[in-house]
Amino acid sequence: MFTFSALSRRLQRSAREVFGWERLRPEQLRAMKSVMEQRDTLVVMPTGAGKSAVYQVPGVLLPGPTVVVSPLIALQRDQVSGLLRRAGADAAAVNSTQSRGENDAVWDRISEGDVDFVFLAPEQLAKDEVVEQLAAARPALFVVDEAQCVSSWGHDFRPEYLRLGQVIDRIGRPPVLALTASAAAPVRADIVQRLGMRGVREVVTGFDRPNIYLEVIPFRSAADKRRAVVERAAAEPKPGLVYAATRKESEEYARELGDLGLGVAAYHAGLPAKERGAVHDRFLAGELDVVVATSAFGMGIDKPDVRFVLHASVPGSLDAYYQEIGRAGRDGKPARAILAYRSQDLGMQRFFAAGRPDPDTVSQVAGTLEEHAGPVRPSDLRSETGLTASRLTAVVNLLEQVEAVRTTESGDLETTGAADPAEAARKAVELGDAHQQLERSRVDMMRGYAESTGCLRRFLLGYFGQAPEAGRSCGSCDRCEAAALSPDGPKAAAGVLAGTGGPVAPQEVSRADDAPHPFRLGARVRHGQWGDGSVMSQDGRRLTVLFETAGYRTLSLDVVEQNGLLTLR
DNA sequence: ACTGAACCTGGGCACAGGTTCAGTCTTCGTGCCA
Repeated sequence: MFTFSALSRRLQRSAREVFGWERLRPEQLRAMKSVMEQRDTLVVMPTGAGKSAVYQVPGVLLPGPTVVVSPLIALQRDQVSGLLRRAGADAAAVNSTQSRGENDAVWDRISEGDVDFVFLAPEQLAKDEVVEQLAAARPALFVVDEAQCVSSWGHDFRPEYLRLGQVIDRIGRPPVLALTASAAAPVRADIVQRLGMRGVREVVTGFDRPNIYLEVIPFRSAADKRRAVVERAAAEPKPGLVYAATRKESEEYARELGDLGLGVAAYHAGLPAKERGAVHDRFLAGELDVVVATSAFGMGIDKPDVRFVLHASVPGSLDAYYQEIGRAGRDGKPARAILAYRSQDLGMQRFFAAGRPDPDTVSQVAGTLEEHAGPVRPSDLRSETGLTASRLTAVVNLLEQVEAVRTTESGDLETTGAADPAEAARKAVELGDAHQQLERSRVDMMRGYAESTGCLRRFLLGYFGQAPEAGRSCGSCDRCEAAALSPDGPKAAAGVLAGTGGPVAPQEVSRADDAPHPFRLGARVRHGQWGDGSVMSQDGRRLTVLFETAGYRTLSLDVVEQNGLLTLR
């Protein structure tokens, strides 16, 4: 007890003296203590709640460097320069934008113990010499910033994320701290599993952002939607963000808004780096009314006064949606999250969710590995199979997860001999299919939100496993507002919304929504066909359950009860 | 899964209506060229 509060005092003193923070929030302090006690820690906090402080304060106290894995080089630069402004905190980054000489100089400083924080992208950690030099520096803490990338990008787009667990082992398994602003239960579980975190302490703060008003406007025709998006973006208080599904669309919307005389710029990954940087800077400086962007825009955008986030197309998951609308209203003042919804727009998201390694490629890699008697360097395997680095890594990740392949101490790959190549490939493809099914179910949940007839906030918070107050209107979403205004109550209001466009099935109301049933939020349940899962949310008489293998499923509570579909376990 | 452009067709020379097909988000790092 005594040491516990002594630790608190030490952390608070360091926060004040090094960083000038007079007060730490209770959750920050709890997470920092966990880190100081060498516990693996998962922190889920909304952006702006001071996530970075959770590693920065312990980082200056711990003996040895803190390794921070961060997805974007631009983010690393911001973090490094922020730390360098503090007396008593030394930080550096290692990446490809620096010359060989500059990176070598950083390693020299690290080996001399002159660096408290070293920032790297996960791809750097794919290199043996980088891992070896880190191991030699005996890091005191391993931080994964924006840890949702492990789950959302690791599986296909940036597969190096999935290999961080092995990297952590190879550098001597220092305590691991994973930080994220949004993580539904399966994402959290994925992060913990992929990073090989043990005895994890989770520090999760509330997901609700009550100052953000939630709104979904359904459309049937693409032309109507386009017109409404332009009108709405023009009418809302500025500044604001419009998210478009494609690069082309982002430019078209930007042009139309520009024609109306607004200060507007498009932002997507196809633009030259210089232009992207300029848009970013102008937006932060308040020189732009609206940025129309693809999902490329956002990470590291910490602008307090964004008044609206308008989605011109539905994103692929509620995780992504929550991240994107979370950029509104950071100053705590009223802001709006508006989704312009056409069910057809889900098609493209289903397409994106469909990517997985094909069986032939998996067999080829499994076969090639089998032909080698011993360990193979990943670069040799790449030239033998003719696959790109990320494609190959995605396949190897699958084979590793079914324990057909393992990584050696030195980073080479070898078969475990647990299964013949055909069997290994079959299992790996099966795993890829299961992952794809989860991705599809996340698209379905996004659809569930957009077509929900009940309170949008309840739905969103339920998705993140946060129990909303039962039976209470949130008062700041269009569903609740319509219910309050409608003389016939919520059902009639919902019917009006459904009638204007979305293919919303009329909801059967056989009983009161709050009739008692055993399937409370978070309850562990079993389904005859879909196996084990947990209850994620309730929307009227509909239950959403996250099944471990089948992903998210929405079930009618009445049918569940009549047919005994679910059992508690 | 959906969209839009390009291409194709046909009892008729101008274009409506069809079919096919490519493109659709996110980054880092490395090597090539100027």
